Amino acid sequence: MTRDAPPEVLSSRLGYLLKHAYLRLAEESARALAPHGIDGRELAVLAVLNAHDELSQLEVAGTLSIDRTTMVALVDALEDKQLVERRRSPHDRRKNIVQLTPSGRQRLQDAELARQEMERRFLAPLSSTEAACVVRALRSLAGDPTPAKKPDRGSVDAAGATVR
Amino acid sequence: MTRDAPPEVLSSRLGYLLKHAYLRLAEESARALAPHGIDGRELAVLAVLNAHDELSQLEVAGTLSIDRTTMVALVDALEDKQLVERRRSPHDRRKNIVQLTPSGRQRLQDAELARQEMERRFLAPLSSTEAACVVRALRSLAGDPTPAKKPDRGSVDAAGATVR
DNA sequence: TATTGTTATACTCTATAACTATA
DNA sequence: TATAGTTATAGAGTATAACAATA
Repeated sequence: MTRDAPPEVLSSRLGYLLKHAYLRLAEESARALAPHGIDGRELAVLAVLNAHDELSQLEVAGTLSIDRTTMVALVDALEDKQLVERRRSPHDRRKNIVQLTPSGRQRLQDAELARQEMERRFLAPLSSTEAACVVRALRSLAGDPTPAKKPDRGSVDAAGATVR
Repeated sequence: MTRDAPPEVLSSRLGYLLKHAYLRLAEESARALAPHGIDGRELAVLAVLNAHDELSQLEVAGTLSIDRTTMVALVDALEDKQLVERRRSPHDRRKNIVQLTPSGRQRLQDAELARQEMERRFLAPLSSTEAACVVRALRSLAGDPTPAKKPDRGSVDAAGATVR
């Protein structure tokens, strides 16, 4: 069962468009990152660790809206690949400070390049005006909503791409 | 744990933006459709049935990229709500023709209005130029990709919105 | 033999609850 | 008592495999 072009009743639905655009990007992201041995969510963790110092597992989880129990397995995986290291915080021995290893920093750089390249390809069918517009529009659509009632499980997962 | 504004490292990532825009829309879609007793995927099924005649379960499933085993439960649910009816095709007794009931047709109309209203609200933060641009851009980004290797499980689920 | 619908089963992903060690 | 990390468990959602009826 190969994928057909979107049937007419659906191609006018914003939900259909957003979902399938996202799925396509996730697919491309997975393909682009596979050679680097990480997925989009792991890359996001590396990027967050690179951007801030001395983050605990819980802080990283909060930043990415990932559950703390999920974060355990994520950090396990990254530690197995020797891209990050856990160490106890001397100030609060309950906390695990997660740090990039030199190898992790290198991997981050390489994978970020692949991600940017992937994103460029993804946006290639658009004119530069359209590309700029869609990014700007998505920024305001993705921003935090009216004070959500439920915590909501919106996370990061297999996707990522800096925008120029 | 309430949702914070997107941290800087993430707000420049297309994957993050697409995913969270989609999640927000799915949330709004669920809220808008709840009073009508259906979800976005069920609405999509009703819309497809309304647009074409004499569709079998498998054909509906194919149109929406939904697995045929998933479609069974979906049609079960819609039949329980008396919005659709199954009947054996006289031409091929293996096939279940799925038909809208009058009640289903009415529900479709009401829910479509709610969905359009929801979508209007969702796009409200954008200028009309931006809104038009983002829709046009998403159309080309969501279109079928290079002949996919794997069938891919991209489906429809909780979202939907006609675009003017 | 292939196709449609169906059921039962397995798998993936994530959340929930309970435990420990620290504070 | 509350918090960070961990583990085990459960749940939602979907795919896979097998089967009956029909072609």
